[in-house]
Amino acid sequence: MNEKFYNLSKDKQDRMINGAIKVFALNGYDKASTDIIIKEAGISKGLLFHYFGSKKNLYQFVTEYCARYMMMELSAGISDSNKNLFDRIKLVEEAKLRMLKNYPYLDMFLISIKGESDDDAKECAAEWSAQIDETYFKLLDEKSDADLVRGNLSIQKAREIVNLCMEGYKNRKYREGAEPEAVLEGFMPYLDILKTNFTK
Amino acid sequence: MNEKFYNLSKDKQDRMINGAIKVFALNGYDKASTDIIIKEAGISKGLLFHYFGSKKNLYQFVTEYCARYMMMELSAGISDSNKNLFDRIKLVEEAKLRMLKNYPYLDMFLISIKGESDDDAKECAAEWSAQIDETYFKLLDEKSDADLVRGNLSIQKAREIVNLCMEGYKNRKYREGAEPEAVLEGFMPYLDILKTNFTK
Amino acid sequence: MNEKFYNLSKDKQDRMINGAIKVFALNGYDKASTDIIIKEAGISKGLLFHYFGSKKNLYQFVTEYCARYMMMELSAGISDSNKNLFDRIKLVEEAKLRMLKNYPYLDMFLISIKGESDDDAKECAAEWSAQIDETYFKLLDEKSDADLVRGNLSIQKAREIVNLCMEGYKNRKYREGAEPEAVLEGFMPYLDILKTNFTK
Amino acid sequence: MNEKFYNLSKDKQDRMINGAIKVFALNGYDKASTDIIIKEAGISKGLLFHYFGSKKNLYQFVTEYCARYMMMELSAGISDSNKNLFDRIKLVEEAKLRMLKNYPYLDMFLISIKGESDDDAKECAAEWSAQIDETYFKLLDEKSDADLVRGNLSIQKAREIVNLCMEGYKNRKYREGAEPEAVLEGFMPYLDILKTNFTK
DNA sequence: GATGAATGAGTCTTCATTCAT
DNA sequence: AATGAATGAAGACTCATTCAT
Repeated sequence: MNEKFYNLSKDKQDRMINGAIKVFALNGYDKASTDIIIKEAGISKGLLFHYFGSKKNLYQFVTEYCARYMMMELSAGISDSNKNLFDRIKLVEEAKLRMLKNYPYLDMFLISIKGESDDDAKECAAEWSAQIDETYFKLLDEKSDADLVRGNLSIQKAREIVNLCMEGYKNRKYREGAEPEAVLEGFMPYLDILKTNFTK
Repeated sequence: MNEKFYNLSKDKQDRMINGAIKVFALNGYDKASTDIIIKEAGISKGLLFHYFGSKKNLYQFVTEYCARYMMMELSAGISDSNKNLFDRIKLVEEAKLRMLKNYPYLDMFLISIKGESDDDAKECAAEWSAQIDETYFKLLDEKSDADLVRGNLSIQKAREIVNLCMEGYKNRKYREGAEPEAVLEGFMPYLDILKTNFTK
Repeated sequence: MNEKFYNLSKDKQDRMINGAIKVFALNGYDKASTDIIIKEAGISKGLLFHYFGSKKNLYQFVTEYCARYMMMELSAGISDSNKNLFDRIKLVEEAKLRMLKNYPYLDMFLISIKGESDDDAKECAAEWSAQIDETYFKLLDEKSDADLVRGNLSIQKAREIVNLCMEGYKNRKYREGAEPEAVLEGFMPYLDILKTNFTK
Repeated sequence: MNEKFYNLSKDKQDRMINGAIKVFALNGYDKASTDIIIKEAGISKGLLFHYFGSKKNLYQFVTEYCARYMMMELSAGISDSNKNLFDRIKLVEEAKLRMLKNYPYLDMFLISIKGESDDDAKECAAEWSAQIDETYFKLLDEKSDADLVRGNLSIQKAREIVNLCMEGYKNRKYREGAEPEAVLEGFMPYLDILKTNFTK
């Protein structure tokens, strides 16, 4: 990846990044056509390959970019005071909602990388997917008070189930073409139900 | 779709159906190559298109076939006696486990059609996905006793959450390449947790 | 390379081979466009790649094919009776003239593979170029009488010089766009001069 | 071609010329990438096209430049005293060896232009190739004593054969990646053999 | 019915060339 | 004068689909 990318205007950088993550998120790596990405970004074919060299490199770049951005925002934006797991998860989702202002397809994209079937994409996604999970672990598992969840559950188990629900919900909604903002907000009621029934 | 397909030997029919289901389930509509499907089915390229006309038609056919098969088996195989929602869901999953004997990729395929990114595939999937959901509604929502779930929940809400969890779980496992049987069995413990916490 | 190529009609096989060796010989591996090759052969893009998989494979195939054909024809068509090196070289060139009836660009192509600059092409060419040289060695160096060349020369040295001349001549003429037949015939007078001055 | 090129420092001019010669000589017109030329020359893309307008123009310019330089050096540097054709050819090759000090790829480049497969390059090369040949004619054919070559040969024929050999030799060696100096020196023994057998 | 040879539109990628700064 | 970001036409290759046998 060509370092000169960072010399471009922030606007152009973001147009390229948003174009790429939107098309990758909506179509998956394999079906994401570079032709559509450049139309979304409003640039020429040559330029895309000038900066990224290949579709795979572009995928790798946006994966890393998005993962770093999300981890940075989460680490910086979530207070430690509330110890209830479910409240903390809500704080995380609210932080994501704020990120959508700059990168509307950020959450959808980072969900989609876990579902990639293409080998090249899987390879790129694995590392960053794991790092994001690690961030969640530090922010949620470690900072939550185990005494607040029901006796038949652990923090770990509770979060696993919330995760499955959230993945299931988001996958379904994103597929249906729902707006990123609506998806994040739409899951909140489910989170409340889970909180009610999983908390002492 | 060519009606003469049904004149073929049952063995050849099933080879074609299982070949298609498997390849569609494992790769998704778009990356499922007709070349691989015919190799799995042991037939020639021409024959596939002779009977089905197009990849989309084939997808449509197997979607309908699988949906009908599952609905029939479920309707026939689930007793009405137990009224607990979670027990009924378990019965459904156990019925699916039995279906794997004939169509090993049946569940994986029917899960995968909900996650299709291809527009053609989405179109085919929508109708049958809805019909299957209708079947679940009759088998689960209507036949379960609302008094058995906690006061803050409805049958509908409870099932929605189980569904999200199950979709999330299966999607993840199937992507990871897990065996169909292991996936169905692997979800049972989660079902137990949900039962424990969502039942009075 | 797809073995089914040999099931095609000999005419189509030869159209594909002649199309390829003509375009490769005239343009070199790198500039040889598959679009032009298929036009020369009168086939579609897909078919070329159906049988050969890649441009490199096609190059490899025609290299091997041409090399084998030439070696076979030479081994079968040159009598052992005449022991004069220069007469034997003439016999070889006359044999090539006969081969041009079926493969007009055979000689030009086999000359061109020695001058390839592309790494892929070099790799393919090296082996067969060496085998052809080996055939020449057996046919010329080993079967010629050393006593017939001048005292200050060996068979080896004499042939080296003839080779350089012939390569120089053919390269120049082929580049100029001369007809293969005219090139082979045009070198004969030079061969006569070399014979006169290098023979006792 | 922009006349202001000559206003540049001699150092920059020579960096551009040597960069172009080297890359053209080593890769041929077509595979010579302007990116590599500018890296060799240490200038920017825009500047190259500012002065030369197109890759073809650059090729044309260096062809003319090299041809003129070689013709000038040869005309100035070869004494008329020795009348033996083969000795004169040796003087020419020795003069080229001296030229390599300033332009290391000069001979390789001027040999390579004769072997160009690209139509644009051929067009540029033809004129200057002919002029160089004319210079050789004046220096070699006209200044050599016909009585010194064997009765069955003319000066013209003898030189033609030396030329073919030399072209064949140099082409082969340059392709193999040999150093310019080694190539020029490596042909001398062949020249001696030809002298021995072609001189009375 | 059954085959697989044949097609061509669509995809990623390269590179000479242009132009605003 | 000098830069390098930006362009787009052209090339290799894939794959669903057709059709003669």
